[in-house]
Amino acid sequence: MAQKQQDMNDQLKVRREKMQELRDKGIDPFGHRFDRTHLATDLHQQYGDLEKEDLEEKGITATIAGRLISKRGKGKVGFADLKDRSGKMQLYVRKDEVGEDQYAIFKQADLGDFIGVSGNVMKTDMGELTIKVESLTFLTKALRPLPDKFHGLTNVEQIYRQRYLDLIANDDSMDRFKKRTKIVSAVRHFLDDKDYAEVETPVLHPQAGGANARPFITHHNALDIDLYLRIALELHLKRLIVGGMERVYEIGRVFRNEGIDTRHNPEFTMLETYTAYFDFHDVMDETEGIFKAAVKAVSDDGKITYQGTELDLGQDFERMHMVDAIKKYTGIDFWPKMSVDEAKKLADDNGIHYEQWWTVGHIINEFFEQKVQDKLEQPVFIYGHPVEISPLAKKNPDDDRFTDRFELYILGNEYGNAFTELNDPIDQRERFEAQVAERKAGNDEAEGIDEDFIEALEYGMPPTGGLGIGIDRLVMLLTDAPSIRDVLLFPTMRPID
RNA sequence: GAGCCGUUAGCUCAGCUGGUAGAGCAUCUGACUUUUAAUCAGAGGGUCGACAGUUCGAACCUGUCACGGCUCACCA
Repeated sequence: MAQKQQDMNDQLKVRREKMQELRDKGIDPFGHRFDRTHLATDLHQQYGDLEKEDLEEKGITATIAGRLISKRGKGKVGFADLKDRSGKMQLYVRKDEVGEDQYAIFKQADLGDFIGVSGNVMKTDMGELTIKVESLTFLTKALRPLPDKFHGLTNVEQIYRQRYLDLIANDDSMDRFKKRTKIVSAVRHFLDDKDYAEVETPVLHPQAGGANARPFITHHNALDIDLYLRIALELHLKRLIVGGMERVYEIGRVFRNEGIDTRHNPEFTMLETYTAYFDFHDVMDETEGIFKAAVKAVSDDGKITYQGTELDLGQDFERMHMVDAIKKYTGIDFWPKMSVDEAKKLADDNGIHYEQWWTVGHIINEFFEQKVQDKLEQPVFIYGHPVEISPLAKKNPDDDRFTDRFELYILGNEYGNAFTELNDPIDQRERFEAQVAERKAGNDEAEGIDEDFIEALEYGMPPTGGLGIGIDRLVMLLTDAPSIRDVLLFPTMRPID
């Protein structure tokens, strides 16, 4: 504590002194409940268009509260801006109006303090809607100064670590997070309207499955077992389809123990939906509906700009088989059946790197990722992924090398992953076993066998279409955010000590 | 994990070839009764990310470390 005192700079000292002065005057520097009649935006909407004289005649009074974000003193009169969750309102404080004591409190107030005011709604000579303060209530003292009122907060590290400062100082950041809320809400409404049930399934799993990813491991003391933080929602939601819920979705946090960069955070939010009696074509329609509903939350005409590229999410999304896409962009045709050696030769000839344990499907996928993916700009559904990389998808009935699976690509990035779900428990067991074999062959992100899930399938899961969408990346796209950290209120950071 | 860049006052940033630290906002004192990044006059405020080294002398040069950013690799 003594150490802390020494560390205090002039700003912190002055504000603590002012806090004590308030106490000496009998004012609680960390005040109490306060009734407002309006938000700042209410006043602008209701009275912003009225003329100065009309307002005067009407004699409207209002009570608002918020954080003091700027102050312009002029001797016995002062102006200030108060900010609440809706926006800003200018205050006009006159000594002859509020009296000696309250004017002193106003003069002493620092940027960052919270106050409540009552007074007449008026317009200044400059035409700005303003509250002419009649009484002022001190609500909360800020003991630390706010970031620069003009430049805002630009220190990226501080923006992420102290998001509250970013939200106070940078309006566009606040707007982006409000948009995130609207987008998620729009997605919920879309699904709720189609009679989907929103559910919550366990985050702690005895075994991590439903995706290829390294999990976080934790320990339960009472049971004395290791548990994994979920890497996907998939396997529990499908159990609910077995249970007869028919249409379910979950918007939930998943955790993957992998690197951090502009597109990856160790914890992120996934939407997964499962619909009984759908196949992947129906899920494409559903996905398109979700995207169009989400875009509507931020753009009226379905057009957005992401990092300089214009995108039209209002149009019909293109649909293309993965093998056709490879053919279109490279001229190489993977439709004819070929041996692993033939595929590897094609890879060698085209500078495609592969692991020894790979089979034809892995190589096809690699061709797509290396040669095609980056070229996809406008929204396109790529479908028909090889069975080797799709352990949970149903095989295509006409060609069992491929699955009834699709991914949605926009600007070279994947925004959704979906398939006709595998509901054959015997096939499912074989796919899990193939994954176990992959793990032994060197893929340390392959899944294990989830016996409990297979048992559920044995009771019968109706034909089902499933979908996964990374909500954070969707929000990035729709808010033109270059980094996933810009759409996460509190991104994962290394602790400082 | 690799490469590049950054870290200076509460915030935003300057700081030349190495000579001992500056501005704007914020803060303090004073003036000012319709201001708009209010203005004017004055004042205070720094472990230059940390540690070590080179040097008569280091914010600046060298090394190590910490934290962050970008790119690549890995990864949905």
